[in-house]
Amino acid sequence: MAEDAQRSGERAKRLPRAVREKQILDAAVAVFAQHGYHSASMDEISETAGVSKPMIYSYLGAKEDLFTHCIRRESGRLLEAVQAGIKVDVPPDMQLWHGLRAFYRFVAEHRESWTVLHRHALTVGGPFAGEVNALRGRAIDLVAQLVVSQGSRKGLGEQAEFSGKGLAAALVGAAESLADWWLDNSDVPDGVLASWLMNLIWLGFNDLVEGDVWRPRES
Amino acid sequence: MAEDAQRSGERAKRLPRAVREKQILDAAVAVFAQHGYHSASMDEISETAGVSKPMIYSYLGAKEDLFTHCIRRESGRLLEAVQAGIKVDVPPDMQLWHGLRAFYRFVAEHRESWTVLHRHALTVGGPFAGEVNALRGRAIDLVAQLVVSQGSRKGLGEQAEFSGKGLAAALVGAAESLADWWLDNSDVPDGVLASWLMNLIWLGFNDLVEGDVWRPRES
Amino acid sequence: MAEDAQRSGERAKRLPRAVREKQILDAAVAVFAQHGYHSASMDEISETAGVSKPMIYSYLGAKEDLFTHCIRRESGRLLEAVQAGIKVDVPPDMQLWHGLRAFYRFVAEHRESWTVLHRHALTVGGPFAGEVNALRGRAIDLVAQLVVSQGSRKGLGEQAEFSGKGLAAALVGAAESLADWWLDNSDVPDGVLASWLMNLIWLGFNDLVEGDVWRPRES
Amino acid sequence: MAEDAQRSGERAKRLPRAVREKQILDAAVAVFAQHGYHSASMDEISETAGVSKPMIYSYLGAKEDLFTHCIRRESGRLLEAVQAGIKVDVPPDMQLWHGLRAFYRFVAEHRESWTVLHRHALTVGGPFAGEVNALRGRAIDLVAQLVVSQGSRKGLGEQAEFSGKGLAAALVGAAESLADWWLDNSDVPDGVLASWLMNLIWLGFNDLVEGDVWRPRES
DNA sequence: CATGAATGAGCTTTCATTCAT
DNA sequence: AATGAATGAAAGCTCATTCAT
Repeated sequence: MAEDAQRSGERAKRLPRAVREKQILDAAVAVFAQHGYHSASMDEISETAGVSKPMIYSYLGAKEDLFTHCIRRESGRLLEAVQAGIKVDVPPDMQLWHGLRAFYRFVAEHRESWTVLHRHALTVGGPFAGEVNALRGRAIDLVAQLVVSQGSRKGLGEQAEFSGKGLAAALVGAAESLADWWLDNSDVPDGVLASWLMNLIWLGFNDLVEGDVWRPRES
Repeated sequence: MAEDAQRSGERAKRLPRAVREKQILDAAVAVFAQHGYHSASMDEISETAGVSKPMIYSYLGAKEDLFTHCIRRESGRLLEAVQAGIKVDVPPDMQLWHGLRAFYRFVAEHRESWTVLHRHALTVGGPFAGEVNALRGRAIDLVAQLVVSQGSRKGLGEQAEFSGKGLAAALVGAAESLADWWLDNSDVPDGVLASWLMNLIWLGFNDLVEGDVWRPRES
Repeated sequence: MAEDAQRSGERAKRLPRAVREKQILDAAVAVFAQHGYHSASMDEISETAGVSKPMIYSYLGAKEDLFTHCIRRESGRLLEAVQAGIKVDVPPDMQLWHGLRAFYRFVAEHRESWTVLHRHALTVGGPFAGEVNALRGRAIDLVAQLVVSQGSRKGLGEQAEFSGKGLAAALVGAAESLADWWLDNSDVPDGVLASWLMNLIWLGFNDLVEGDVWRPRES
Repeated sequence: MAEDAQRSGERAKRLPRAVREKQILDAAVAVFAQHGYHSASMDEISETAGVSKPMIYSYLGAKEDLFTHCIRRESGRLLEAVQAGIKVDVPPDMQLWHGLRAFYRFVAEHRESWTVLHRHALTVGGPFAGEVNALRGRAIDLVAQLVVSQGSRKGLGEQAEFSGKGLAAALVGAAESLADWWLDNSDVPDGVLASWLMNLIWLGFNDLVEGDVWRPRES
């Protein structure tokens, strides 16, 4: 309900379009996150936003368009956050490390965004999955690049055991699932989460149980 | 017309209850898989099942109950399939290997079941996620046990870098995501899929790029 | 409200589909006639029919389909009535005479049908005008045939003053407009109406004012 | 920016009221002609006019009033055009002839006006039909006068076969319908159209097929 | 004068659910 | 046992209309 929105019943103050659009999108993300695309009702969104339904339709279009706008905004934010967190000119493992931390920080601070993107956008038929899968695709490509660059340095070819794309997909999936798991087990700090993944992925169980542990060096 | 018994329009044959229930559940799983919970309509389910709507309500209850029944049946099947695939009295890594292969075989042979369980049940608010998460929980526990048994053998305590539950969650998540990815990239055989995961998880990138590769021994 | 329809609020008696369809169509024609296509509301139609809205949608489809059904039924009735009224094997002028009388009798007895067909169906954009214009086209063709057969007997060619189609269109238009005018001046009997038109069309003002008058002979 | 006066976005030039009203009415007629009264939206009218909606309300009132204004203006124009075309002090048939030509010329040059008046105004319930029927009434009276003057000269009384009003209504209806038909068959010149009607009405089929043809004399 | 911002009210349509046969 | 017939309730969307600047 933003900051109390408008006292219900009264005609809303006149505000510039950009402000209203933000209010609406915020409300929409919240409602979509809570109920999912289908069960979310335009009525609830409009109430939450403190704005009448016609404004929503006039500014952001029908329900589908509104959802698309939400997805675009949130995936943009996520992408920015991760890219801002990654440092270039550091070894691949450190890049991964920083990316993961940024990702988990984002999820922690924007639970609703993540819920909409991961839990809801992917399951609704239609053009929505496409948007999110594009984002996911970028993540996978990024990781795949890291992996392959490592792999090719050592002369690994195209064996069954090694497929950059496949491994990257698995890694990204693991990160996503862990984020999901985190939503219901939020007492773990984000650094630890990233740390688990790094160890799992970089060293594997085998080395791990040997006491061999990956740790971030420098910054 | 009097003694013909089976006439009058298209009145369905009197069938034992168990058979009808199966027809209905099969249809429901198919329709839910295709449209998702909310967009699936009782009408379509009844048509697909070749059974009138009142029968559905009388046998399996309202839409929610019906969905719950679907989830229970399919998660039971998945669990059975995986448990049947696992061999006891083999080393932990081989247990994981067999479990993964059984899992992917199930997904390949029952795409609809998997779709309902993974894509749809988790995103609908309500008691459904609980059902599936229980299943997922059992999988995580199972994996965690393997991991922890390895870990404790080597004296690893509760350090930040090592949490059986967390790692298991990540692994299970990776396996699920890879299954999802597989639905749209089905040209990879299930053995290879399992192989990727094993290498990723057991050895990690680091060993992998050293040319060190995990391979199933014996059966 | 048909014959009191159902006492409002009570669940309607179970009736065979055909009966309900008729009720609905009757109500729809009445409501469309009164308000026109756009202003007619499905709510009013359903109330008038004594049937809930979902039945309308299930039996006759959406508003457009419903309107189409109305038009088809009514134009079919009009066509039948006129065709039943025309006698073959009588001179052309007598055919016209009988056709006109049948037409006006129909309009008198089915004011609503005529209103829907003439006043409303023609002005709504979409496929509706097509349906009615097809009917009108048949009427024009029929008249044109009469006219042309007369004309060609006398050796009239294609002069500017004589175009079967054009004249027939004018005649049909005159008949329609007179019907419309009649709706608001209903004290004239239908025979007289037809008589006016016959005189106007067959003899023209010129002969008329000479005292020359057309009159129906025999049957 | 302060003294620039005409700035800030797209704020329309301050224009005298009469000009604005014309802009609005022109747009309204165009939009009403295209979509009909109900489907025309105030939004589209305001966009077409290049004027904001509040101006429309302030200058010309609500939708109904606006439509009334349209009808008044256009029917006035039509009336003027026809009256200007008629010559006094010529025989009745020539008066009719000139009136018809003027009418068809107007329709040709103002298709939208005619569409609004004939196709739309008549079918909307409410006060609109009244406006147009008043116009039509004047046309009918005018024609009736011609007819009756002819008739009474010859001593025709009030017989069933002869009613000035009825005949005039039929004639006017025929002219209108022919105009409508013309909208979709515009390759016929207006003179020919008028010529058809004159022949039909003045001479009738009977004389026509005898080779007797009405032709305009002098101017 | 002129308008962007705002909404109440209403419409069509659909769906899960139940009754009567 | 089995179903066609029936509906309450709600959702998405649009429109004519007005207020505040």
